[in-house]
Amino acid sequence: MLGPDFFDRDTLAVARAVLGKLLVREIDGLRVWGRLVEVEAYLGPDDLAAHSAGGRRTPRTEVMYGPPGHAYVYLTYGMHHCLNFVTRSAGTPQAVLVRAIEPGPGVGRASGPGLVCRALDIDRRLNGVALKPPHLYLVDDHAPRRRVYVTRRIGVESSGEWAGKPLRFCWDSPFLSRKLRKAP
DNA sequence: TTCAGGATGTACT
DNA sequence: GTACATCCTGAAC
Repeated sequence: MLGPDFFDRDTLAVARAVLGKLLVREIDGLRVWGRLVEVEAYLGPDDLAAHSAGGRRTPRTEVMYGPPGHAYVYLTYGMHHCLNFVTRSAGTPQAVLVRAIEPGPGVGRASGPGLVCRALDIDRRLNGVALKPPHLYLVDDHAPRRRVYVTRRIGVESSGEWAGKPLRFCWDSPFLSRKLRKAP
């Protein structure tokens, strides 16, 4: 299992390193999982696309200011939950957003942050929980590594120069939320 | 107290 | 490609 130390470092390094790891969710003792294939880094307080942009600190963003290795779960568009892993030491509000997983047995399609949460029954009850059993945690099953593709983030068009920064990390997979545009 | 808008997904043309 | 469901959050008032 990946412990707090894994998340207590540069957010870009964490974003790359979580690719291919298993995201495990336990619901009443039932264990389901998926393999992480698409994530984005949010580098507050400098990052204008982050909820913690400009050092914004509110009840919602509070978890990101806390210690690493915790879940930050929020609701967007009034209906979709999104899951993040809090990175960096307490006081530095950065996180990695989970955008897609390759679903394990019995898990529905999970291509897109809202679908990941729907497929694994993740909602704001899990906001702030530590990434360890018995609710939600990451496991390294030493899957064969794949090449990492880096692109701009999705859905942050209105964030000035931060909109175009290469902060989305993917493994090539049929389960990405958007197809990769590979160079010819 | 009010109100604009959002780290989205689905259906439909 | 565009429409829209649906409601919390944050900031202004």
